[in-house]
Amino acid sequence: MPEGHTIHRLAQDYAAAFRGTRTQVSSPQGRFTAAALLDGAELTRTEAHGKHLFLAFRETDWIHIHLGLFGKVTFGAAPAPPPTDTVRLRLANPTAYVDLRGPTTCALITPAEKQAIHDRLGPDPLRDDADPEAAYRRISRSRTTIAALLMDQKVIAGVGNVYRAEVLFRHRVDPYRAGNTVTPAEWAAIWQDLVDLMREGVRNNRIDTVRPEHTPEAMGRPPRVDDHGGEVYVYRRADLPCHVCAGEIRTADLAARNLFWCPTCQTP
DNA sequence: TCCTTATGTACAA
DNA sequence: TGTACCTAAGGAC
Repeated sequence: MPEGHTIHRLAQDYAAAFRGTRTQVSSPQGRFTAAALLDGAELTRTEAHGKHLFLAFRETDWIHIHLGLFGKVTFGAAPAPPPTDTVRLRLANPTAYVDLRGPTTCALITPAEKQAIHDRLGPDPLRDDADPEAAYRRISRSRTTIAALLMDQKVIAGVGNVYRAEVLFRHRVDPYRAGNTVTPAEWAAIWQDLVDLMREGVRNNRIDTVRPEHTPEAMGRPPRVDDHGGEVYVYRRADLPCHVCAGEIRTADLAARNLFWCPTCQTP
């Protein structure tokens, strides 16, 4: 479930289980060849920026992890079971273990390489150092659709396909509007909403976007949690009735990703 | 058992 | 714009 909230939650969870402890580092699958260099070192810090996760050993040895579409992380209590052959990275100490499978990236990087990653990412609603104006400067000058801009990690870091669809619905913004038609007030509201929604996502480790007045209980419909684990307005609800207007939710391809929106509630 | 699908990104043409 | 890549679950047969 890798959008930004997942990665920030993982940074917290890795730190809670391993920070300050000498940690066994291994790559049962064998593709993270730097594991041997880190084995037995102390995990000192963890950090997230957008969908990128960073784990520090001995202050300056950083593991850079990106889950991509398929990456998954599993935590458990010691003793760790024998790893399966798809485990790219296992950390273990006397009390806990964690397995990483299927990431796009798992590599040992230098502080300079880490800085280069931060430099190419846009502001992250979950980071204290985020500057929403930096995102708006790019959005307000672009003829690209707001739906595509929200997915561009150089513009804003951490928003994925679920938050993209949901935040546009919550602000009644048509996904095909060009970035340069989004007003400063609209952007301020969207940004603040992302901060709130994604913080809640970190807390609960899932995405919920439905306002209290539109919950199943409030609307007299049966409670239902969508496949991805949260209650949402439009994501993966194609052809189902809109929670607000009862019209059909639509879906389309946009830049090779599935877009979902309500054509009635989200007006051009 | 095979096929499809997925909350992502990078690179080639 | 298309394609490659990493994994696992669910559904069709």
